Amino acid sequence: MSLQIYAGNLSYGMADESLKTLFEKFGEVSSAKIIRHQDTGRSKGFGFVEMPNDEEAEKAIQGLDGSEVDGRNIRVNRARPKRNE
DNA sequence: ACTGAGCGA
Repeated sequence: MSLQIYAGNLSYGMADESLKTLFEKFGEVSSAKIIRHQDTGRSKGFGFVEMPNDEEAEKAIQGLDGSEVDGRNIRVNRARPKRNE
């Protein structure tokens, strides 16, 4: 149904929408979110993106992994199951 | 947290 993608080494200023926009260059994005601390609410520097189309997702991974975003080379890969999926 | 390796409930 969807492929979940891990995006790390993001700038702390990266917003969910910005992350989504990045992946939308390669295809449809159903959701994108930055993981942040509960207390402070600030970014942890990584996030997750969900793409319905597998081939687009892999293209996005290849296309975005190592690419420079906001001055940093981001890390993109398939996400591990967070708990059970 | 003003930072910097990280895979989230």
